[in-house]
Amino acid sequence: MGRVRTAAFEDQRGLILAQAARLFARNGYTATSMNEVAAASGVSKPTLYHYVQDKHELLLCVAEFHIARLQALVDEVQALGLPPRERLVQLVQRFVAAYAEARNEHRVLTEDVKFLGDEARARVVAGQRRVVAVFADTLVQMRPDLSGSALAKPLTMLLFGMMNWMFTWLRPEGAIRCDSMAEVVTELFLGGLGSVQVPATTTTSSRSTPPKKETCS
Amino acid sequence: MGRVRTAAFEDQRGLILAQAARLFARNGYTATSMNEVAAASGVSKPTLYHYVQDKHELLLCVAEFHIARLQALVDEVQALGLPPRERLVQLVQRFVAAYAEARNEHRVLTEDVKFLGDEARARVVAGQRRVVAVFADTLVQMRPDLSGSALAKPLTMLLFGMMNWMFTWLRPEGAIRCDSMAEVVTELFLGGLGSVQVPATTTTSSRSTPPKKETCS
DNA sequence: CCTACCGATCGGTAGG
DNA sequence: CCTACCGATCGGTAGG
Repeated sequence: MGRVRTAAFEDQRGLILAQAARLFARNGYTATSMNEVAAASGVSKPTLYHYVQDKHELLLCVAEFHIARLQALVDEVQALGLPPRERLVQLVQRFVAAYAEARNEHRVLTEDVKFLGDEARARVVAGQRRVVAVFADTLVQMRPDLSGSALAKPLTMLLFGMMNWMFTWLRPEGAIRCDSMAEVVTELFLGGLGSVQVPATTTTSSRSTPPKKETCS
Repeated sequence: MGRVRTAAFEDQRGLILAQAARLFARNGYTATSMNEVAAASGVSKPTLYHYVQDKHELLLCVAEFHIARLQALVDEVQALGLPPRERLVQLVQRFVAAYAEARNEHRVLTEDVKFLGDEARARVVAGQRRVVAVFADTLVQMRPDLSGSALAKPLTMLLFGMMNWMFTWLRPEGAIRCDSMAEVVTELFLGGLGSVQVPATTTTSSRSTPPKKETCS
C-alpha cells in the first residue's frame, strides 16, 4: 500500500514546520536562513530540501496550517447554534486560546505574509477574510442597525486588533493568563459596542464617496 | 560662519530617512538593501553612507524620530490640563492622526524593532514605555479601582492594539476616514471600560509579583 | 545524507 | 586639510 515512510515523513515535516515557525517568529522570515531551519530541526540542509520544496513553501505551509485551524474553530462554534452574543463570546475565547497555543504560527501569519508570492498571499488573505466575515456577521446579528453601515467590518477589525496585538506584549510566563485576557476583551468589546454611534449618513456613503483619495490628516 | 552644508545636509538626511521608512515598511528591514534605499533617495550608495553610518543607524533613527514625535504629542496633551476622560479622548485622536501621518515610520516601529541591537532596542522600548504609562495613568484616574490591580496596563495595551492594528487594514485611499475611526475607538473603549470587572484578588497580586511582570513593549 | 560548490547579491569601503 | 561624491569592487553569505 502506501509508502511506509509517509507517517514518519509527515512527523518530521511537522517538526520542521514548527521549528521554522519559531525561527520566523523570532527573527523574521528574511533574516532566517534555511541552514538555521535545518540545524534547529536536526537535519542537514539537503535533507531539509527533501521535506520542503523551497523557503517560500515553508512559509506558506506554516500560514495555511494556522489558517485552517482557525477556520475549523469557526466551524465548531457555528455548529453550536448559539445566539449571537454567546457565539461571539465563544469565538473570542477560543481564538485567544488558539493564538496562545500557536503563538509562533500566529506571529508568522500576521507579520510575514507579505513575503509570500501573489497567488499564495491571495489564498491566505482569502482564508482570513472568511474568518473575519463570521465575526462581522455575528456583530450585525447583535446590532442589526450595523447592517448596511460601513462599521461592521471596522468594528470587527478593532476586535481582532486587541486579540492580535495581545501576543506582542503578553508573555506566556507572565502573571496574566490568556483566558482571563479573553474575558477582559469580551467585557470591553461587548460593553462598548452599545456606545458606538452609527452615523445615519454612512449607509448611503458607499454611493456618495467618489474614488477620490482621502488622505488621513 | 556656521557650516553652510548643515541645512541641506539635514534635508537630504530627512529624505533618506523617509525613503528608508517607506521601504522598510513595505518590504521589511532585512529584505531592504542599502542599494534600494540609495536609489529611492536619488543618491549613490557611497553617498548614502555619507549621511548614515550603517544600516542599523538608519533603522534606529526612523524609530527614534517617531518615538520622539509621540512623546511630544503626549506632552502637548498633558499641558492642556484636561480631566482624565477628555485627556484620553485627545490622546486617542492625536495618536491615530500621528500614526496616519507617519504610517511608514509607525509600521517600522511596530515590526522592525527586533532587528536593532540590544542597547538601541532598549532605548526605543523605554520610550514606548513612557508613552504607554501616560495612557495607563489616565485610565487609573478615570477608574481609581484599577489602581493596584494588574489590569491598567493590559487595558492600555488593548487600546493600543486597536490603534496599532488599524493601520494594517485601513487603507489611506479608502472610504473610512482615520478621524472617524478614532471616534469609534474612543466610543468603544470608553463605553466598554465601565463593563470590565476588576477581580478583587488581583489587587494583592501586584504587591506579591516580583519583576516577573509583562513587558509592555 | 554529506562535502562541495554555483550565480547573485548582501552591507560596507577602497582609490581617485 | 576638508567636503562631497563617483565607478568599481571588497570579503562573506544568502538560497539552492
